Amino acid sequence: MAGKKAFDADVAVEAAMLVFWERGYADSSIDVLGAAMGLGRSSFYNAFGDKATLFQRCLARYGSRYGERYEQALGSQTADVRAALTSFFDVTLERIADPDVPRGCLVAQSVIASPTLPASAAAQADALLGSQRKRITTALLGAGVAASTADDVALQLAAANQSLAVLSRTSLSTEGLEAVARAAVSAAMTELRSRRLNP
Amino acid sequence: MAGKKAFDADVAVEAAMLVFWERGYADSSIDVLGAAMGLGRSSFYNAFGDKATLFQRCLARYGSRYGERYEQALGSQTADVRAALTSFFDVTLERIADPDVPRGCLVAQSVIASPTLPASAAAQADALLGSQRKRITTALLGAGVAASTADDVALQLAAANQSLAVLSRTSLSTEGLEAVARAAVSAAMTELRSRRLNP
DNA sequence: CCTATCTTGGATCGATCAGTACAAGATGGC
DNA sequence: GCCATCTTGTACTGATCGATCCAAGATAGG
Repeated sequence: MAGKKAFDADVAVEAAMLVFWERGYADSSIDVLGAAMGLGRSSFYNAFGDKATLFQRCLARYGSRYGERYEQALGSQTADVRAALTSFFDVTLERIADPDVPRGCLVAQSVIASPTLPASAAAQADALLGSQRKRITTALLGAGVAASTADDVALQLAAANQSLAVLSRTSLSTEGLEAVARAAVSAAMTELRSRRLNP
Repeated sequence: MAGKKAFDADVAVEAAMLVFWERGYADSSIDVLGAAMGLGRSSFYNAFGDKATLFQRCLARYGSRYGERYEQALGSQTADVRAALTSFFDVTLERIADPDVPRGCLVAQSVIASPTLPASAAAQADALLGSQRKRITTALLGAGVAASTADDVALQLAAANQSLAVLSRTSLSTEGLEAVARAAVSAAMTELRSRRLNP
């Protein structure tokens, strides 16, 4: 026992995030979460309130962690749209290939489970998907793409990115996932080119 | 009480399918399933064995029900690939718009939940996604598309279709969903055209 | 050193989980 | 009409769920 916290809240939330990501909200019990976080029940509830609250913290962590990476990928090559979009999908592909982290996507998983999620968590997941779309739109606008075109193309790209969340939990090979990403970039480039010629 | 079954197994499985589809495997308790199916616990276990077995029957039902519709959509206009692919996505869009049925897709949802699903159910969901891809490939081959092109394009289309499963549980509008489908068809047509010119 | 405050382990709560036991009752073959 | 067989309602099992309680013990301020 103790009088000073015997754990790092950041490390604990990270561990919980991985559990939710792997198993989903419903299948992540307090016991499993606590074990992964290295916490007893008292410490768990004392520090994080309840399961739903912790889940939302994990969602936020996931959103800002990967949101930053996506943002950086899109922003690093403003002159070359194709390269920027390729980098964008590389964030997803590298996350899927990372053995230290589950496959799939916590946001996509949460959106799909939203009918049985606490309402505020479902709303948060929905908002995170919206942010993702907006990130792409902003990047396209920054590259001089017309607003309506940027909106449409960003939606396609966000959709393709979500499809990877599903496909990464199937028996589809890594090459298959890469092919889906590559084709999405190519389709976006074709669309951008076509709309510039026929606005 | 009775000596003859007081329910129609087909109707009961249909009701269970809708519950699993809406709530996912983990969040569908025997109580909720039984209530939807109009069954007491005894009848439930007597007729369907256990939850996992029933779930696999529901997966199979879902797969054959919509599999047939996709097959029909793809096969109805063999002369016009664009029309066939548009019909294909219409099956999904109409399902999403159908108020009698949940949004999302039982297969996509199950694939995402596969780490915590009974292994055989996870394998079944994976196989159903494979069948879906194969259906599209076959249709493209029937339209004279080269084998490797058909494989690649079918994967893109299956991926886009899965993205709709995620997006249909977000706040994205119906028009947004339709736009995703339309763009996927256009991208596929562009790819087919490009590969015919540069095989 | 003393005490107010905080953290922790462990017991415990009522609810719900999947699944079983069993007796009551209805049916069909004879 | 009789009896073996099947179905059903209800009660129940042990396990697990999320969450709370409380006492033990550690810390920090004075």
